[in-house]
Amino acid sequence: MENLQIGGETEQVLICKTLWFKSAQINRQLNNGLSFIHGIGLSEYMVLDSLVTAPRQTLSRIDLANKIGRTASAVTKTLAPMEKIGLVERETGARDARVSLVKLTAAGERIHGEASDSLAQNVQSLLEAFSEDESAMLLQLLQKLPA
Amino acid sequence: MENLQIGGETEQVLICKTLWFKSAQINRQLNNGLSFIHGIGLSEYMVLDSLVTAPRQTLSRIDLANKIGRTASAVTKTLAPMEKIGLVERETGARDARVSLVKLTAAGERIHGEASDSLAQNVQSLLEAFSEDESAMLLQLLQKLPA
DNA sequence: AACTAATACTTGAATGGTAAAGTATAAAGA
DNA sequence: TCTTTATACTTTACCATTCAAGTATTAGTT
Repeated sequence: MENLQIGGETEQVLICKTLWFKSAQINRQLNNGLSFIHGIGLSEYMVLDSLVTAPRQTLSRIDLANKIGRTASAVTKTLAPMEKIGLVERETGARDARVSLVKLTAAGERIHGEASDSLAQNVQSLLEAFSEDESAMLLQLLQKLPA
Repeated sequence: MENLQIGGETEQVLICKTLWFKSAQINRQLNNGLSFIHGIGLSEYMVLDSLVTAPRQTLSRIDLANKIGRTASAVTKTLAPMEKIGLVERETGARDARVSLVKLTAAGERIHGEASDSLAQNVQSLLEAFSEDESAMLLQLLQKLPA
């Protein structure tokens, strides 16, 4: 009983340690793959990815921050070089002068498409040891983690 | 069939996106918990944690890097302030003049003990939605991820 | 013994993230 | 209407990490 709880605790701590370890490895690998070929990192990809499916391919910076799970500050800094190279453009919000909207450009959409392909390839080779069932289970469990 | 493969790919990509999203949240939360109370971050904790269980509580920097899944460069930089505040100490390797060993100090061991307690607590509240079975399954799947 | 190659770091420049404080605008309550 | 409070950013200073290049030392080959 005591054993169970202690076992449970340490197992949960182990989950976090493993998460910390593995996510860094995987991020690094995917990042390298993306930046080498397409000149964007994972976070820039995630920004594009959020915009593609957004209505009018436009989001406020706050919405974007929530979508990618980073702070508004991070969004500001990630977006700056992306504007400069024309992957997204700024569009001031009509109704609310506080919000500045981020809109996907044609160039951004193209890069997103290309990057998606090579990302899918990299991911597939990364996760080739996983069966369909395991993938499904892992995804489900990851999604259950607290935001 | 085609559907299966495409479904598989996008599911795997979704795994990576979710991993990217959630691991950042969890890292941030655990980091805040640790640094607020104990003045160390997750990576410093992981260094201490690797040393506690090491023979003679001593490791080379390369071994340490492998244990925590970071580059040698990261280890060098993480260790510098830890030496300064006396959590670890440097010990030049006898047989091989290239290696510089890292040894846990008494202070380091104490901090590790205290930090382990509050970490366990934070982790538990973070993962309270997970059953024993789910935790076990998640851990197993995470460990299967490529290093 | 002398090269060559590999290993164990360290350093420097850059990236990507945070938290905290600041600014401007909007919304809500007296 | 005025004041307060909340929201949407931006900026600053910092931390964690990477890659690439540099140094020192050891191991392997001729």
